[in-house]
Amino acid sequence: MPESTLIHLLIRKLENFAELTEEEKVALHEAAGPVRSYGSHEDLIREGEHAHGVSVIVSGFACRHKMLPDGRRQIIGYFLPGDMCDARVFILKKMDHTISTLAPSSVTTLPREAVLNITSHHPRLTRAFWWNTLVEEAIGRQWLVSIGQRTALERVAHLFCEVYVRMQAVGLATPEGCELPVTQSELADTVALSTVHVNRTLKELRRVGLVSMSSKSLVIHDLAGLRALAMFDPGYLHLEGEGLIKDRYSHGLLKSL
Amino acid sequence: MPESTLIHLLIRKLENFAELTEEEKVALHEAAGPVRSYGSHEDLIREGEHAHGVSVIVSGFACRHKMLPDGRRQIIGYFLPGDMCDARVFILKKMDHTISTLAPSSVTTLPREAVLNITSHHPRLTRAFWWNTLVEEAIGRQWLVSIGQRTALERVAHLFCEVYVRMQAVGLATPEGCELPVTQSELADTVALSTVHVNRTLKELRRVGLVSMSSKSLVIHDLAGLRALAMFDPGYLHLEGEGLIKDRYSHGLLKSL
DNA sequence: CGATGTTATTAACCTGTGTTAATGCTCGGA
DNA sequence: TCCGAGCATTAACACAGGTTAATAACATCG
Repeated sequence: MPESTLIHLLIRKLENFAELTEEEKVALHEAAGPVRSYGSHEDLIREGEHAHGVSVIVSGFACRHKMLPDGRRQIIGYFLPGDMCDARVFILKKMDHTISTLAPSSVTTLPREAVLNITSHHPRLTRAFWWNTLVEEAIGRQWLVSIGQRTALERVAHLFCEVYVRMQAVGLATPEGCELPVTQSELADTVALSTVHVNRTLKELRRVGLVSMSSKSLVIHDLAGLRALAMFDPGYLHLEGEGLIKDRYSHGLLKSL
Repeated sequence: MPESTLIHLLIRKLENFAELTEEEKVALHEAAGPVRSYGSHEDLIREGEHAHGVSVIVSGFACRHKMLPDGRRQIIGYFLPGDMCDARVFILKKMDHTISTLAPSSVTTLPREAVLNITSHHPRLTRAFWWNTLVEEAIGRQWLVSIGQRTALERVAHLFCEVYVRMQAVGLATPEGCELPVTQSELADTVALSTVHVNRTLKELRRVGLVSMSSKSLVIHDLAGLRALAMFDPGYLHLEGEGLIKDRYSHGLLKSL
């Protein structure tokens, strides 16, 4: 299996849960449809529509977001390269939120039939999909806590920690930092602050020597300090290979669910 | 099948997704373990622990919540009578949040084996479980939008609309209102406001004649007005029986996942 | 039925973040 | 090379909501 293919990063991410066999990797590769390229602020799928497959971000950056009738917007999740959006889409009639790119992105789609095929023939892969879903939910809960309880500074710091660790998990981070192709106003919609206050907050993070953002990327100067400020505990990302432990509990459930 | 048994309300709720056969209902009833009674602020399961089954709230009121190291707390979800907490618990090693009662509650547990049995023999029931999970997630996304973008007044109003509709879905609401056995300080931790400001906000909602809270219950004076103020659109609760439509898409996936 | 703790209410004051608006950057396109 | 449009940055000011603290209303329980 070549080291760099379309869904190389997805595989890399899933392997944070459990190692995949050659056969499973092949199955994933075969599932991938053609790649589509999107520009910088295009919708992959809109609120109210019905999804027809599972999209995988090959490269770029995307998000889920919801808008209130009067235009206020909240970004409720980021999609990094290797992320899937999303496996549960088959059951509910309509999307209750919109998914859009935040940067030029390549996206491949695992068609519905391919996903069905994988989930009926590859229980371990299925379990990895499920794990991925659960991690996504855990991230959502963290965002709720952040927005509800953390100060502006902590909130931005926490988001940066999360993005950095998630980028690491797919090998897209260096010790110095990682890409974060997002404008300040998009950051504002993410952490529920005004654009102006995001700017002030970034300035402060720079001043105290923790992180800085330049030309759409994150430069980490003091990861330990950033973590401490954010009270960041990466446990919720479940990145320490729980596959083996899981096996004992989930085999039957996953096969049948 | 008797009209009022332990998991009567769970069944009632699941039937918002699709009607269940007599056989499926029996299977659910047989799955239910003994009832446990909890007092008012007891933990059902704590962050870091591993869950051993699916708990169903028979009566009472509970919540998921997370605490920051310094004591700030965010409630990230409510469990009403009939709610399950929660079906996905089998896969991840540890809970990333705590579940506690907010009022005296009776809780029954579907043991792991019983859930496995149901999910392997009753695909439609399985699908209903899944639907339930997806609705829970959609609720989480709404809370994120609320806390991120809505004002205090809108936030509280939106929460009240949601609770009222969810209580209706299990037959626990009257045209006048429903129970909401939660203190103002717990409300504060829910909507991410201070206790004092929750009090101010309730006063204002009372003053304009929309809702009032007295002795742990919600008295709705003007539902239309409340909805309008909150910009509440119940669509995300997916309560209009999507079962039939779903069947076409999800059968294979659900059987195998 | 009073003692005690919890919850609700209110007032006065404070602050973190929002708003508005002006200025300056940066980068892709003609 | 210059233009234009979106971004970033900053300052001045406004306000929603937080904090503190005091009191009042309820429960619960001997």
